[in-house]
Amino acid sequence: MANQHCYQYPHPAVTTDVAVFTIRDQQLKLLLVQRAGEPYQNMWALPGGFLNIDEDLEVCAKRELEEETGISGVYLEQLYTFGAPNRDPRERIISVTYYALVPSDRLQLKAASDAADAQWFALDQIPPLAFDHQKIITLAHRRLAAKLDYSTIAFQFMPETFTLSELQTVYEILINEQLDKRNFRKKILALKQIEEAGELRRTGNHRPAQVYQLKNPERVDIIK
Amino acid sequence: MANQHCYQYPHPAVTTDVAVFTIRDQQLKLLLVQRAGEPYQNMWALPGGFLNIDEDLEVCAKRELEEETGISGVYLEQLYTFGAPNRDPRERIISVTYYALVPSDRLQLKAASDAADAQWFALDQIPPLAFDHQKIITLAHRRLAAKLDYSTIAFQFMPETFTLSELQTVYEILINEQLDKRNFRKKILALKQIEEAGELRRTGNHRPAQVYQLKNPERVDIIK
DNA sequence: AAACATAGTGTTAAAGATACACAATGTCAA
DNA sequence: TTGACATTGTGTATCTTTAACACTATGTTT
Repeated sequence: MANQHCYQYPHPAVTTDVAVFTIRDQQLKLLLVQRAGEPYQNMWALPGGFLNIDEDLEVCAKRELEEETGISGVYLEQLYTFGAPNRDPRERIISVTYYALVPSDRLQLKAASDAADAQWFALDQIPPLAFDHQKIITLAHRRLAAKLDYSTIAFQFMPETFTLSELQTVYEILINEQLDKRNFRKKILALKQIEEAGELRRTGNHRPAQVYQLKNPERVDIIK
Repeated sequence: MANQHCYQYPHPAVTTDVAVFTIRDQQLKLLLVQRAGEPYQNMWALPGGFLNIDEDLEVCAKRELEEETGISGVYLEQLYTFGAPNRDPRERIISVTYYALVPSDRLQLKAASDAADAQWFALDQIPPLAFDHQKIITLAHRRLAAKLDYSTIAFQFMPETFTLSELQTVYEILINEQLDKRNFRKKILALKQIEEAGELRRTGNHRPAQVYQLKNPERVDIIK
């Protein structure tokens, strides 16, 4: 194929990359894909790829995520734009990065054409990564941790319905410490973000729990 | 000049734009430049311009700011990356935006080659702007307001030395409400970010004030 | 029907935030 | 030189928010 796209001045390429988090096996996990082609062939990397010339940035991030991992319909937020001059050996590449949160009941993956494989990794077991992707992950994790304190972002890890105990477990995994049950429930209910779904969840030989759901499933609010 | 930079796939152009804030005349003000060329000739816009192919993003933002307004050495932070497909009539342009804070004693401007003119505008008197720059300003202002609550970013508006009353006035302008003097001083001193400079400032017919300075002038800390 | 296991609930103490008023000190003018 | 002036600098009491803490309720299983 000829180099038929010409400009008066040199242009960088633009990509999007996405750090997708979920909670699985009682751990915070991150989604990585194994690179099918050069450079960094066979190494693990964040899902992502080149921006189409008429495509919105966020649309690009969602498309690449879907193509490479089969995941769609997630909560997505722009993280940071990386553009160090030599971050890619092929040419100058600006990467607009996003982070995404997936509920734990929707993490079925497909190994798709662009990626030889896709897999969830615990955050303390990330393999060596292509490009500057480790830096992206570190930043994404820091941002997620910060947002827990002052937004309702953690709800984005929850399936459509859930119990307060399940929600508490998610928070405990995210902040890595035990919480008091009564205080937790008080604080969560005071947010007025969830409502009773009307059913009970019965699991095991004990009292069933009230099931809740988000009032605004798409929305992440700033609190306090 | 020929179109001598060719690629296999179409590439967007990349620019940086900067929203520079300062406090002047007891108001929060924003720096705008009048566009010298097309498109949007003579309209007001944020200072900014095209990324050189081997230039770091932040370096580009600082360079354009210096070239167009003469301002340098400011606190600069990445804000967001805008990339809607038709935000520029010439070609596809991705803009990596920053916001910057300038101390009120360093706001001498120069009208430079790239910009016919540069001027400070009160936030409620922003003229119609080129491109999607109004959106950028709105976002930058929101981010600044949010950061006041949980960081020491407001110190970046202060000159090298200042009194506690001067600092309080800056905070009052930024959050647009009066603060209690004793509580304000308690809270600020508890941050352990400033120290006595050892001199007194004498202005007017009244008791002189202790002069303070930042312990780490470059640093912005997250608090609480 | 008794043992089990998790759900669900209130109160007290500690810490942090807010409200509030007057003495101290240098300048200026009479 | 003295008194009026204008802003600096300081402490305490109250309210609000957060943190600590233990037992009863309810369905399941044996």
